[in-house]
Amino acid sequence: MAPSDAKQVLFEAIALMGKAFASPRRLELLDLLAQAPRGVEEIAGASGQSTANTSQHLQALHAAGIVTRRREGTRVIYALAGDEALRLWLALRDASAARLAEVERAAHDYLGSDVETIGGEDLVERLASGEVVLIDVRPSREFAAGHIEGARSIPLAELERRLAELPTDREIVAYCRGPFCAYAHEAVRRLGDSGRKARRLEDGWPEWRLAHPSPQQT
Amino acid sequence: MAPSDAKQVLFEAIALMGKAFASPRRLELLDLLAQAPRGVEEIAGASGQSTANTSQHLQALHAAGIVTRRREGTRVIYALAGDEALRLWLALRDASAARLAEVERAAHDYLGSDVETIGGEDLVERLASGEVVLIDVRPSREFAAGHIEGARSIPLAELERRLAELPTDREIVAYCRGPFCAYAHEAVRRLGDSGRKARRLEDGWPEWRLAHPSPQQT
DNA sequence: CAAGCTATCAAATATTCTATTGAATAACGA
DNA sequence: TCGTTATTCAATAGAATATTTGATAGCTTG
Repeated sequence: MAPSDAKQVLFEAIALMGKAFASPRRLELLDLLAQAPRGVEEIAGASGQSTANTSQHLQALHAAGIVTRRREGTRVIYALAGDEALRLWLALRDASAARLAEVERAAHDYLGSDVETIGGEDLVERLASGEVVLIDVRPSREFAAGHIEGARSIPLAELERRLAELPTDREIVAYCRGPFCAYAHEAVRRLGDSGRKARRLEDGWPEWRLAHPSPQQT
Repeated sequence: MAPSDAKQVLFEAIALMGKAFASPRRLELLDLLAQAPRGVEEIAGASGQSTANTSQHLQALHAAGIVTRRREGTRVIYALAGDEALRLWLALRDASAARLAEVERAAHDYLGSDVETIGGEDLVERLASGEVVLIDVRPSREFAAGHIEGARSIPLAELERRLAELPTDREIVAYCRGPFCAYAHEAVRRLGDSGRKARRLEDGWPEWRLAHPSPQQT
């Protein structure tokens, strides 16, 4: 093989991974998988596309080595392939947000009015001293797959009904999937309407996990 | 705008950046720009594609915010847009190498037989103590745009002719564009043939620069 | 071992990307 | 102002990718 051919092959191989990140649909699948592993139909439902199409996209991601696949009885469970894949996805997302004004605009349209946020270090301190209550407003399925230590699961859909469980004399911090996830924004707004002081955690669960590795993780 | 529409827009915006990394040709341009800023024709020549095509790809990269563009007289100089873009490219490349066996195989075909390497920290020590001579075997244009402190520029093409400049009683370390660049591999092989002890630095210039920020850089 | 799930495959169509060509534009120097 | 050089634009043909539909394969349960 001539050197220039070999070089082409090399870049083509790397582009395989790039292509995996080139489709909005696939990115949506990745975003879902960053929260919790799932079966194909579940993913298809959550992202609003046909099962067959979802399956194809998932296979593309698998071929690029970004997701893993395991059979569980009659279902096939897909999951993100390690922290490296997660890091890559987060890096792409953040780089987009930093560089493309459009992302910020689209995010703003989607998320609605800004709400007050709290940083990770602040949260750790206040959580330790009992000053705040931390709630995870993602679907309970995702809470079960992993959550910040000390958080209580109150999915957004149940928030109104379970408002009484939350104190009125302490600050409440809500988090969800990440900076572009609308759940925590909405939760903070509703808690504010109920007369409580509430803020949104800057990080979502995937970012938190990477930044605060638990002891039993490698 | 309905929420789901807004969400689509958001992922589409992020995919814009993903698409930038989806074409082997564009990756090759990125790889060149990671070494030094250049004009369009120069890039086209170095990557062996037509000028018009190169210009189009460069515009795609520009639209994604990965490269900057500035007019310099009659030429337009493209450059990588900040460390973030470089970091993203390196992360993608490394993730590919880690996950896709094909990349490794393609790299091996391209690079030829393995040569001994030396790590960054080792190099710093030995360089300080004068035990080794460090040479940069990239084209002089790229050396001029930035290089490791203490390195001497000996482009691969001139190596045979300038062999006499290099000592035979000290180890020689060669570096080039990065782990997938063949220059340093080839240089180490030739130096070995001339009876000298030589090794290849694991990092290339872009990796080194990110890992060893110079004081005047932000 | 048949029925019912879940996931994948295969083929056809629609859409989007890429490369090429030739013309148009912008800056420079005579 | 008029060539010259460097870059970009516009149109098009060809290649690759996405989506849908309907058929198939693997596993589990009765």
